Amino acid sequence: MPRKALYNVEEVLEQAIAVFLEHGYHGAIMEEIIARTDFNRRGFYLEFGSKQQFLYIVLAHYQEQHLSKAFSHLEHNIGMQSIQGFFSAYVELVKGRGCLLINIITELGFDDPKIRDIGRHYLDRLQIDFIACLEKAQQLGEVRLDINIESTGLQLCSYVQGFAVNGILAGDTDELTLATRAILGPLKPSI
Amino acid sequence: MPRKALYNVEEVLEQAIAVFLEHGYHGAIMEEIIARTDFNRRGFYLEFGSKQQFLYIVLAHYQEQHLSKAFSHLEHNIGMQSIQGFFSAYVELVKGRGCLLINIITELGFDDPKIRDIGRHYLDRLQIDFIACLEKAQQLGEVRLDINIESTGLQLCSYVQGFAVNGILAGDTDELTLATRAILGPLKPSI
DNA sequence: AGTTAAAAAGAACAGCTGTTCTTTATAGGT
DNA sequence: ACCTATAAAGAACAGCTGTTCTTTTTAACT
Repeated sequence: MPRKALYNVEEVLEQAIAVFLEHGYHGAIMEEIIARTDFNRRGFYLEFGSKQQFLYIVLAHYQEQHLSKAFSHLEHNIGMQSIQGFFSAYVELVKGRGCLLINIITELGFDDPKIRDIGRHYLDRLQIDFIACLEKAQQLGEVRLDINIESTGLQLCSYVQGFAVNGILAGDTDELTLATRAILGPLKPSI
Repeated sequence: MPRKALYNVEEVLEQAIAVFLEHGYHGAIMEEIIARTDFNRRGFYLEFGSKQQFLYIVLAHYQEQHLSKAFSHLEHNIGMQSIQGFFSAYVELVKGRGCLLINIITELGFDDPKIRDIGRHYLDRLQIDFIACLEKAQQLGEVRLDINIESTGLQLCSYVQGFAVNGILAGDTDELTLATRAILGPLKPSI
């Protein structure tokens, strides 16, 4: 009996990521979101409830579909190669765009405790994963023995944030790729 | 003849920094800005023109009055101590608040070329200053000779961005201070 | 003390934003 | 072929936001 929906939730969420990346949360207006997602207004509110709830769903989708592709390198831990894989995937993700999660944290983190929680979990996971990879890499002799694993994990974590900001400023040059080499190079053993 | 103004532009700008830090640019509404700055509406628009122009002025003030206090450590270059001075000043600035400049870049960087320019200049300056301090520190024997100055400068630059994000998430714990030690420690010579 | 130019207070306004409601079209079951 | 339940399209709306206008107050000069 019912008519079949024409919209595809996956595609809607993908488009929404682009809109929120360009204008932020408050800067993105429903008019543009609805137009660019090829959705219709009523369907939108039946499906998602409100702009704020929609943001949470888009953010979850961004973590599952985009960030997790970078994370999977780390979590499928084979040492230094995993860290390199993470950075090249992350650079590809944020190049000329920035990171949606970081942008939303800096815009709404103060006001929205839920966003703050998401941010904290994200950073914790990142640091834990880096540490595991560094331990493995050290066992494999891919990393100097005299570095402190915990400190280095924290450092790598900071780089990720630096890249998220630089992704917006740098356009799509190779700056970030060069920076990755500058960062990971010094970890290697002397010879 | 004229009545003397009661408001103090300095104080207005200070309060505005707080409001923009809490809610971002689009999230901050004129109603709250005017109420919390003890300003009056008409005076506000005569003095600043519009919300957007006001943002630029607040941002300039933030750079001159707050960020530059941290930068002055670097630019009054006496080696490693300057870098440490910078980080402790910066941590104090962003602890529990984040960095206004970084927040505005992530919120508006894509849409507003002027903000993007300000961001690029800021990062360039930061990197150049770090490099100068590292060179000096190396001359003074405060830093290992086998580190690459340019890479390390870039790394320190990334930490700063990491701190800006963490400042929002970490509340006002000592996390950032501990992280600074973890980062600067490994630069020291072995003995 | 009177005058006056500018400041303070806040009412008013136009346009925008998130949300809801109404109407029209259409795919699927009978 | 005819219902019918739901999707699509977009008009409508209430409340908010940035900005301007009007009125009232007040400090300084004559």
